Amino acid sequence: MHARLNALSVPALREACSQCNLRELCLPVGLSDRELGQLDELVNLRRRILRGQHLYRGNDPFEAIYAIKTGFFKTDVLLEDGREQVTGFQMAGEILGLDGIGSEKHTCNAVALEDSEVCVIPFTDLENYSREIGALQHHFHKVMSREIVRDHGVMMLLGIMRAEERLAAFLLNLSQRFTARGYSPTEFNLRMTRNEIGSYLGLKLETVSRAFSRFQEEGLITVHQKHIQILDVAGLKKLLSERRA
Amino acid sequence: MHARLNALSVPALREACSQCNLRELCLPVGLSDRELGQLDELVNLRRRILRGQHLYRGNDPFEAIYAIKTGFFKTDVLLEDGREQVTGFQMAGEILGLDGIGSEKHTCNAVALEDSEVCVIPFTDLENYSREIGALQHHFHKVMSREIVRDHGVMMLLGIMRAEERLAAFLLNLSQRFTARGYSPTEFNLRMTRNEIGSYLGLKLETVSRAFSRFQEEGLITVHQKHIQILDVAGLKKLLSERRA
DNA sequence: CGCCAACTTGATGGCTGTCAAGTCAGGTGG
DNA sequence: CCACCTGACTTGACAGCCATCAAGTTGGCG
Repeated sequence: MHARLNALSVPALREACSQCNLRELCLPVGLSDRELGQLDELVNLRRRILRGQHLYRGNDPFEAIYAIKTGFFKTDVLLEDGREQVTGFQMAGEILGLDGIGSEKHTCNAVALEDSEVCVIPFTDLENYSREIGALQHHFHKVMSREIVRDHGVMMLLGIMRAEERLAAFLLNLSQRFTARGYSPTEFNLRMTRNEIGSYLGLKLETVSRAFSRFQEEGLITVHQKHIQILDVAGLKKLLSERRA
Repeated sequence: MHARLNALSVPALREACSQCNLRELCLPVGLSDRELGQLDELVNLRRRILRGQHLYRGNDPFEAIYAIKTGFFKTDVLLEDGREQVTGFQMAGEILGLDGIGSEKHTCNAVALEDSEVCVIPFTDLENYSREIGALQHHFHKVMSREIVRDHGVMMLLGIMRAEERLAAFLLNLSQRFTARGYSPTEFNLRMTRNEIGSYLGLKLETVSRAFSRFQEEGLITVHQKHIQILDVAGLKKLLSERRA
């Protein structure tokens, strides 16, 4: 809505990058005022995506990447036979769409899990500004690299962890990301279903449900539907490090 | 060795990018002669890595990325308890080290599986040249993006495929990459052990071995130690698409 | 109030891991 | 040249974790 109110375009309403409180998540630090002004040119369009809607789908032409301003997304890949692999969950300040650069088409689906708003960053513009602003270029490279490292972490989840280890790692990861955004590290609402968690972790929804119940029995967390409270962070971490040999 | 023979530095001996037969794999196409000359400045150092040696290790400071000129590598992450997750196998023309950009440290190990040679690309230099040569910048972004897409493919392997599907996908992927380098699509030597294949695919080495045997019984391939011959490509592909519901 | 999707919980089964024994190939030293 | 050794691999028997199938519960929404 805000983006439409051109007549009232004072900086606060335009939600310019230079005013955005997620700036340190999306953008490089230490930019000059002039460079910040350039970014406000680069990112001048926003899109609202309602819960359940797609931001993009596999095979859509790739034109832009997206910074999440508010809301929560999942990305997934569907096999012909209907099986789904969730490749990630993304929250405010994170970047969507990097998968499309290589083939000039998106290679997965991005679906809003709650009503969300994204900043549209046209990719050719980004490359142009990157050539002028070294800090922006370097920051973008870091964002892509971190995505690769994150994916390696998921491979470890899927490749060598057992069901409860995977879920513990998942909860700790969410906790850490909520913390970085100023939310409680120990209490939050899941935006995704058990089925989606299972798909991400390579498990069936029943296994996810059982692991939640088990954690609750052991006093590690409380679960009420999608509301999670972590009671024993250290206990969850211990699950990850301790292995019967 | 070649890089040391400065007195004899004719282009052929320097193995300059502009002369490299892997150029179309590593580099953007359509560069001008002048731009190609700049690349020869950017990539002026090569390193030989003997079988079993590390190109880099997790936690090493990140300074460069590497293009494989000859040879074969694996990348892996080790857990404290000794468990290993192989995150990828890389062959000539592919790029190593992208994981280190985000944190300025490498986050995995890169190990040569046969005697190999890599071109060293100092990363700050790459960023500098990228700002001048738009095609280089864009190509680099594509390389990173494709790595992300590749990782998503591995997640699908690990998340929703059964043992024989994983191995079939693995063989078909190798076949396709050998083909792109001018080797036989149907006959090749594996450079990695059953244990490393298993780690990559989230399986134990015995399961990998049994799946190889099963493929052989079914007439899909022949296996003699590390020598693989694919007899029925379509049959392997069918394994991937057909699922009991 | 009733419907439906999401979730929980129980019973059973199968895929793959684990443990174990044996084979094979390559390298070393006598 | 051959015996030996070692790491890689194969194969078999068994077990355990998680998937599957099934029934029931909960909460949200029209």
